[in-house]
Amino acid sequence: MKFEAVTIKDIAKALGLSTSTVSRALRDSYEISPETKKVVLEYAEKLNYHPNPIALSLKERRSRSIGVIVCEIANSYFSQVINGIESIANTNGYNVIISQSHESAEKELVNLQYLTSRSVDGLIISVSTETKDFNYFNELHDRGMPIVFFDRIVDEIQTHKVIADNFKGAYDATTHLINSGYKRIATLCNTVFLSIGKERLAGYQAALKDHGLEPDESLIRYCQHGGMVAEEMDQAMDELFTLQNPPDAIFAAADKLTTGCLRALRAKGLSVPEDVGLIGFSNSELTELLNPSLSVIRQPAFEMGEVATSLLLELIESKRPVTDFQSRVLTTEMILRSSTRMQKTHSKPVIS
Amino acid sequence: MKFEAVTIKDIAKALGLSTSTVSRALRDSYEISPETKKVVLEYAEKLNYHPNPIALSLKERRSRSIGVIVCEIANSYFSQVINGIESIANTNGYNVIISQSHESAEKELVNLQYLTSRSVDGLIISVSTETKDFNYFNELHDRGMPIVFFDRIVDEIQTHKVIADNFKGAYDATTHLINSGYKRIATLCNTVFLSIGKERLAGYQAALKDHGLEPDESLIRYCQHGGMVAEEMDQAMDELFTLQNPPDAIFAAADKLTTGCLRALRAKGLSVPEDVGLIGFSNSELTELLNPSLSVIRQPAFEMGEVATSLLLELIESKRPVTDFQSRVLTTEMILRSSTRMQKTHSKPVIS
DNA sequence: TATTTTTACGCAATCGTTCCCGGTATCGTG
DNA sequence: CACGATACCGGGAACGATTGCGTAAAAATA
Repeated sequence: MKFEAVTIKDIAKALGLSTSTVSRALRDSYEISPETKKVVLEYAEKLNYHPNPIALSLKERRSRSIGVIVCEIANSYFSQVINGIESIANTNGYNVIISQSHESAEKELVNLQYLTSRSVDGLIISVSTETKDFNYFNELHDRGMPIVFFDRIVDEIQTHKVIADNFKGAYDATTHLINSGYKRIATLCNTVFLSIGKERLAGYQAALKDHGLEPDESLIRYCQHGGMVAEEMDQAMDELFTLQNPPDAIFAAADKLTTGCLRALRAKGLSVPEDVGLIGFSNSELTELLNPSLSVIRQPAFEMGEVATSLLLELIESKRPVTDFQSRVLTTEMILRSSTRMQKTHSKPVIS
Repeated sequence: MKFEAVTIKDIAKALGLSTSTVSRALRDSYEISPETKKVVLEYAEKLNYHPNPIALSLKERRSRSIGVIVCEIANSYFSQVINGIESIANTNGYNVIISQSHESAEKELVNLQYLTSRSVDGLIISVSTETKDFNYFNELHDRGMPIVFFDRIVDEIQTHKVIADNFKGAYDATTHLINSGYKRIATLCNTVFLSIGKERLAGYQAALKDHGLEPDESLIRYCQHGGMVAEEMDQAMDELFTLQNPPDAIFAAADKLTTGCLRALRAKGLSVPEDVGLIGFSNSELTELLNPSLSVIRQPAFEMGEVATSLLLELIESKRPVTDFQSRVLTTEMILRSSTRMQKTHSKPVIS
């Protein structure tokens, strides 16, 4: 099956004009007489003519499309970011090609090569948790491909970056747990090879320190796959709760870790917030409806998408090489609900 | 900034060959000597040459990209479908351009025009709840654009369609509520202008009839916006629970309606499943963790995406016009949890 | 009337690739 | 030795659109 669109040549032939004249008429050039313009415009309108974007891309050496790589769109945070990206991109005549790494460095590289071979004009990337080798990003960037990192950024590459205030978010969450009366606060976090892992861990540690709590390495559990693999989380939770001195609260440093943590706690028969307090990063709309309703740190995801895209379009449309790169940090929001509401009496209530 | 890729012309010039020879060498033509091939291939490899897909698209009059229109990717069901679409598309060398209608017919049309003007080779569409006018779809389809509808299909257009067994899903859910002892079963459903609305409503009604329950129009509430607008849902729930004879169970016919319904019930202080039983269509991963854990009808979303894409690629790559269109119906899965577990004693327990 | 200026349009190159024609060697065969 | 076959490679058109340049006719000027 072929979907044949009407071309400038069709119009030219039908009207007995040259393609140049038609092209100029459509672009309202001063070199074309008003009568000719009128005829061409009306005929084009009648045939529902639209310039072939592929031909334009070839001529102008730009595709007017941007590539996005995230670990997965099913994650609320990323789908919200993508909404922000689309809103800015579409109003500027760009389209968005989304691809998912599913936290695999290998798939990320494939997607990266695929997107660049499809000649996108720029990239918006949140790296996978596995990614340790930034050579390809670097090479691409050096060759002039505009790139903006967000969320999981890479320090080694000098370009625009957009992140939430991960340190503050983690610091606030941990402080809230402390203020609620919890004493042994554990954290489930991403690998420190990931920027968000590092920053959120630092916020957690700083909060403990500032409030006079002893840091305890055994209370820090890393999830290499960021919660994508259930076994990994279960193991981390098992380790935590077979300690002689198990935690009485958990700060989960990422969306999937937060809900995964709740899942594990329920599987263990531990009740929240009585046995264990729980707070974590999450952008899910459903956290309010969970059992118990979750206290969360929420990132301004939509806005992050908007900012990242604006910065990328600046990069793309800049006439001369940009050397002055920005790192935008947007503030997180803490929403307090039942999962951190410690009871005075530490009795074990009935699990509903 | 410009990202300059190496072209066939660069290779030809560097090697003192013509572009035709280089092109043929790269495509392993029999007309080229093994030595020349070797030289060209090695040089191309060294320079990391990749054929310009835009030039190819222009030449071959196909973009090797497919457009997807859904109401929103933040919806678990759709993000899972998209995963299915991507898996098939990518392995076949197609890329996927996703756009969201946000349940607006106007935005849907804009996206449609945008995607076709970007010359996608085909479209996978789940129509918005607002869409009443199918002229543009029809016109596109008549002009030879391959289209596959899924989930929310349109009867007026003869093409491949992929849906879940909505009737059976709704029938099973309603039957389960009846078997659990609920007597006055209400439904929150989409507009019947939507195929899923019609089919699921029919399943609900058939189940009532088959089990000897009187149909009651006042127990059927339509949400025009499919749960996107909170006020609409709240109003529907208000109407339901100000009835002299309010419902004791609800079947929610869509993802957002199901969680929205739970939200509204909790706001009203009604406990589930004691005061009101609840089951609904949902593909969210979190329904198990909700308060209470939700009984749901789950659609094989990933598989639906796969099937839709396979059918679309068939359409695209078919040499001659296809007239034999398929409608694939995949079975739903019912997952029973606490929200439909009616207590023997109808006492009001403490809300946790 | 002769010349210059303006108006309005066409020709052809270009983007990167493929492919239909050619063409020129080299070899084998009669 | 002559001719055809084969192997190997280049020229150029095409895909759809833009654009610099050339130029005819018409209008304005001398």
